[in-house]
Amino acid sequence: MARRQARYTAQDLADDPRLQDHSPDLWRADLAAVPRGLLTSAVRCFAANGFHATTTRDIAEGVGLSPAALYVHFPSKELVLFEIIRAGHERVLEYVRDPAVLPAHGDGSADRLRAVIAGYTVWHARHHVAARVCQLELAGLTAEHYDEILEVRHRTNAFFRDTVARGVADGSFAQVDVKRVTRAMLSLSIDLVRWYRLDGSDSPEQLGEFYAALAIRMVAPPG
Amino acid sequence: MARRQARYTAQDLADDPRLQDHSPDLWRADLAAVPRGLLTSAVRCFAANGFHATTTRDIAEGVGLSPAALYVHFPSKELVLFEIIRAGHERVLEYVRDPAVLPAHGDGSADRLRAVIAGYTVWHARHHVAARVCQLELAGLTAEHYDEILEVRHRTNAFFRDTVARGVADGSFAQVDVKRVTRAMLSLSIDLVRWYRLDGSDSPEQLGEFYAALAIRMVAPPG
DNA sequence: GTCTATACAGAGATAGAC
DNA sequence: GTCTATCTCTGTATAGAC
Repeated sequence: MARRQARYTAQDLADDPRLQDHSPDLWRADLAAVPRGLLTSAVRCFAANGFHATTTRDIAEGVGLSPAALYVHFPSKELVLFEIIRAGHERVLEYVRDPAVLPAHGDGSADRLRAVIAGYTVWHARHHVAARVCQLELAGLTAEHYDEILEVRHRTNAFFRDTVARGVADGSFAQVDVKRVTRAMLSLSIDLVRWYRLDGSDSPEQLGEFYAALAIRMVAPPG
Repeated sequence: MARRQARYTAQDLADDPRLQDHSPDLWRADLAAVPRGLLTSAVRCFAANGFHATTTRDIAEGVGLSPAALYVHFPSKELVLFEIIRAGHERVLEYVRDPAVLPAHGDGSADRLRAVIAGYTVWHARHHVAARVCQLELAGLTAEHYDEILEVRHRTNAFFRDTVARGVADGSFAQVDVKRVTRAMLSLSIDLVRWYRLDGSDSPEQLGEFYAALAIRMVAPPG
């Protein structure tokens, strides 16, 4: 995902197979087409080149507008970044909390862990371009916006820690260090934003199953 | 590690406990004190704020020099980044290949895997500030420099894949998907650059042992 | 080798017409 | 809401003195 030439045009980025994902799904439904397009363009630019290396001209060109047009829809470049990161953080938490993500069969701690780890992985894979921005461009936020995002991250981490802790408490899992093990599980899903591509050999669902199985191995009781 | 205020002074960064690591050890021995100091300062700046958000003034202030002084020792800001990333990539590969990293007792596939995963993790933890730059600031490189780094990364990945493949071949490990499993193991060590700090609850060695144990669980044969 | 001063380019954001 | 034109600031890199 690193820059491979001096400057990519907006069309280069839109066509790059490494930058295809489902990020257009992320934006609020009440948002008009143009701001949605700007957010989607910004996701690609920020993911490919980073927040600071992206110009407002780059973002606007991605939807065929002049740089000034961006400021009709967003007050600043930083707020474009914040909208992206906020949407991503809220959506992934909604997604893993959604009962539909839980497995139809089975209700034990292991099934539940499998389901939420697979879900977290699937979400990051499907939205890997936006997720890359969410995970790696936090330094572009103002201190206030960063704190707001951190609060959502803490809730997300707590959700997964609770899922692991429940399995340890009911004897389904080994007596693992919950904090460390949970961090390791989430690391796998988060780190895929560095390398994942939708046209690669793993579908989001396959990778989700694979990482869910590794998570189960991390907490497997002896014997 | 995201920016928490509008601008940090060089002193703020040098004192920040989150930015303490062993990166001053990384530079070539034939390098004079001033360029070494500049590289160390640049590591802190790039890690805290990103390559593009860092100015040559920031880097120079970190060693009490004027911005122009940097250009006596490096031809461009990009080359400062390249030196850092190249050093990091070469050093970590040397480190895990070093027989001294291998465990004194035992010579089987499992002991070998444990040793190299622990080593890779320890290196990333000890040098987590520099490693953060190595892993997350690749987009700042020119295309030529990026390709050079990619070559080292491929050799590193091959080294770990071979280690896993050997254990699968000799029956020490389960019949796992070598490429996927190896990628997952490395993800754990790489992802620590986002959150690790030397004054936290895990020493580099403790984290290395922990991730080595998880790696073994990932390839544990049935039964 | 380091400094002060500055050339030059690029980028965020705004003004005002349509 | 979009455009062209531009203001203004910042940042990389250089010139030239010491």
